[in-house]
Amino acid sequence: MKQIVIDTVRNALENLKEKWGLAATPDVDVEVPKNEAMGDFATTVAMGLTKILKKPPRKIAEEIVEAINASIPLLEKGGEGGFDIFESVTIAGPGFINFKFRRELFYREFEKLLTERHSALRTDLGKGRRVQVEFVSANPTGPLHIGHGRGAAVGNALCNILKAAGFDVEREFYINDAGLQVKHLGRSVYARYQQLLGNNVPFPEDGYKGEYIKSISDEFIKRAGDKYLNKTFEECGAFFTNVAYKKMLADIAQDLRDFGIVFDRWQSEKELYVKPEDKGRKSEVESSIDALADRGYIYEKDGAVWFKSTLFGDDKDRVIVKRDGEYTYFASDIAYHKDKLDRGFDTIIDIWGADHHGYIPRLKSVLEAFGLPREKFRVILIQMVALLRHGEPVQMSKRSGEFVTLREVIDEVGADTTKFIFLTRRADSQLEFDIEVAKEQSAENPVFYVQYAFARISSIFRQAEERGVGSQKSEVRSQDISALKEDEEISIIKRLLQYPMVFEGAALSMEPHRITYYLQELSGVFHSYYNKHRVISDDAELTKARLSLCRAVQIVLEEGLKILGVSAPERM
RNA sequence: GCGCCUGUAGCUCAGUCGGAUAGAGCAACUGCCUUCUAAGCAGUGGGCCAGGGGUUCGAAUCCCUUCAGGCGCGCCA
Repeated sequence: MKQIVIDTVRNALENLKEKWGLAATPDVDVEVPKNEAMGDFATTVAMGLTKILKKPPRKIAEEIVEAINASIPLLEKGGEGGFDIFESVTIAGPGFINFKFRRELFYREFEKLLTERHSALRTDLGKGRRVQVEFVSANPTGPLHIGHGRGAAVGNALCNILKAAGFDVEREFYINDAGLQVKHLGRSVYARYQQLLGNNVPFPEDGYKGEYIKSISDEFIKRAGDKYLNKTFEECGAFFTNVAYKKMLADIAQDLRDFGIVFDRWQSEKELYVKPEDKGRKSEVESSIDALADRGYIYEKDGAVWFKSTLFGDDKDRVIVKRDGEYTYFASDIAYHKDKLDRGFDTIIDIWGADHHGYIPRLKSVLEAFGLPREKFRVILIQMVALLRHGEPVQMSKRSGEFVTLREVIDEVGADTTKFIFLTRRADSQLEFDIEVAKEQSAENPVFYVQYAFARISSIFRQAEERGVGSQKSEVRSQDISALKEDEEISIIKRLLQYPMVFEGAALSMEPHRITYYLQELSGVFHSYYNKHRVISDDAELTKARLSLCRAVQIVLEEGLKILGVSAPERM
């Protein structure tokens, strides 16, 4: 429908172009007015042309409207049905041109929604292009916390959006299993193990002190008894480290599954360092550095190996191999992102905690050095989550072991509510998450508001089937739809037909929260309608029509909730 | 010191590419259940869009600056 307006205006401008002496047709910008009474769509193109044409905007608008009126019959002939498309095309305010569609057009589009269902709601923006989204990627050294949960919820919703928009999406979790951190984990578990068996070794300075360390140690005892008692960390540390982080990783995967999020692929950092069996072959880290060197972006200085990231806008060059011969963390990141390119992704999206924002320029540099156009790499930063309980901040220190895990929040608040709250905020604004508020307000919680609308409709259909007046599977008939004449009904239909635009906006801007807000608005107009009008009545035709309306709302709610990763319950 | 993010109603937050009278939820107050789910609806009040300057037909939105909060700025991961 938006396209109809754009085409109409563009067509008019095309005709006016010569008269105005313009070289090119100006871009047409169409929006939905804030106030529904103003019209269904509006364009500000007349105001934008004041400077070039040196005429008052309203005068320009008049000329455009005249041209539109002259061209409408053409549209009618062009297969838009046997009726005029517009109820009115008017000028308002400083020079807005407002468009009101004829009701028949809404009916036609509405019928399309009912017959095509979910496929009518999606636009193919991706055309099968491959997108890789890396998110969460938490260190496997402790349980997931609430911040990871936010990243998981946003990443998951974004993937759902992109998939619905026709992209071939891969969800990936990058495992930081190579660095010092997992070693600290191993040391911590080793120390607890010894202590639990009475060998009072000192707990490592950089160790993890959480309860979970103790429970992993307990498992070691259960499985291996005192086999490693009094052995040094040098003797058995690799074993402890290995088993411990794998256990952590398994827990993380389980937490994510319980949060409703499943990854397609888990990439180990350590594997990037593995040299293949056959001699002469190099690890991915080595060959990725070679590839940069081949392009002339590598140099040595002060005994270290550097990447010339300043060539691509970074404020300083970055070390890849330290003076002591060890690789920096950045080295494996180079290998990893090169690997993403080699796997043939068209677009690469990384979702990071906002505290990593300083890494964006250097990774952009890497991908650009390997030839990926700037706009094909996108980092979405997830701002910090301040966890509260009764308005009081909850301490979140991994080292001290004092923190609330994602698992605890899911168990206490619920996965749906938790996800929904994360998705009602823009990713780049900090957010307060008060566990008690999320829980206690459960009756007033926005997620229930939306789910309730869905459940209510399900209930109406149960009722309808009981009385034999209709069901969810009923065929839609055009003559039924025209019984929908109430203002609220037209209003709901319009709102439903706006979904594809909201969805497209969310996909292009990569902002899932737009869908969350839309669903709340749609639920709002439905609840209001429900209270004012009865769906099932003695009027059989009207009942059928209203059931169709309910069905359509249900389809859109289901689609939106599915994208957010939130359930759509039939009963509440 | 430099860089990034944020500052909108009492609280938590939306606000599309610069557009019309700046919105929602919570909290407060007033009403609505013998009829499809009251986890709902109808209504009332609530604003120097942090402050100041600029750009223009037009600014919460863009630019500059000040203030406030958060996060970064290693041959750490």
